Amino acid sequence: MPRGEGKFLIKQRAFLKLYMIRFVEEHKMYGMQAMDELKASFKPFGYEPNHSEIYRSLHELIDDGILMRQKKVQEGAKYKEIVIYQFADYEKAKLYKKQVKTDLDRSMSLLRKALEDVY
Amino acid sequence: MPRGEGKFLIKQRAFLKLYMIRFVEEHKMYGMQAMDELKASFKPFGYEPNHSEIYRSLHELIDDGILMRQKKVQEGAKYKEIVIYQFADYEKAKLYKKQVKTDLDRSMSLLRKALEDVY
DNA sequence: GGATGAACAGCTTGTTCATGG
DNA sequence: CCATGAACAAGCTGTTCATCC
Repeated sequence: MPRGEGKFLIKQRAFLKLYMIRFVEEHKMYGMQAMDELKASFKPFGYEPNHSEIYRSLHELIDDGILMRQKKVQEGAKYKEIVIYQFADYEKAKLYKKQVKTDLDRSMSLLRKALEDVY
Repeated sequence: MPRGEGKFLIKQRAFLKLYMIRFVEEHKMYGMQAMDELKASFKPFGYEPNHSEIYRSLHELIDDGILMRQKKVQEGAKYKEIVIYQFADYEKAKLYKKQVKTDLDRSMSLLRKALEDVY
């Protein structure tokens, strides 16, 4: 998806998809919980993803053929239903991670260059 | 302008405004020339800003009270007219640079954290 | 009532068109 | 022609509304 020509920094969507893959690798997360963890983790950096972007990231990974829904589970409390994911194609997941790494490195270079050029 | 809450990476607009300020400090650029220099400079990083974003950045700096138009100049060839800028308020410019630096550092931290977390 | 998902709205950016010398 | 600028369109993200158990 990183199409390489003319684009600026990596998009939030790709950034979150990366973390969603990581969470599924650790098979311990569902959407809201992932969001809470990310919010807590990134709050010191002034970034707090919202629930819509989390879900859009998960859905897009399904469309990409990388994830699939595993099941809906009742958990503890009476009215609570969650969605669990597993890999539909782990090779694709690894490939995607590799692509995103390239884009992360590229983005870091852009920012670093600006800091060097201007300050 | 960095409002700090919930936001992801620095925006292209702010990034370019920073470079526009730098070009005016070096008092040697007009819009298209700035664009060409940036395109050449960032092409190895897969980023090539387009002319609209350049002009929007310059205009926004005027709206911010940081730059002002200096003059229109005929340069060399018969049908070529360019716009030159100077600072309207250099203290504001320095303040803006400081704010953008904060946002650049913050953005770097986000990316670095992702690279550490996932790879 | 907590989780998921869709609909809607706003902002940011890219593409195309217009003007002027 | 070339630089500038505006208009228009597309894309991405945030906010709000709906549903389900």
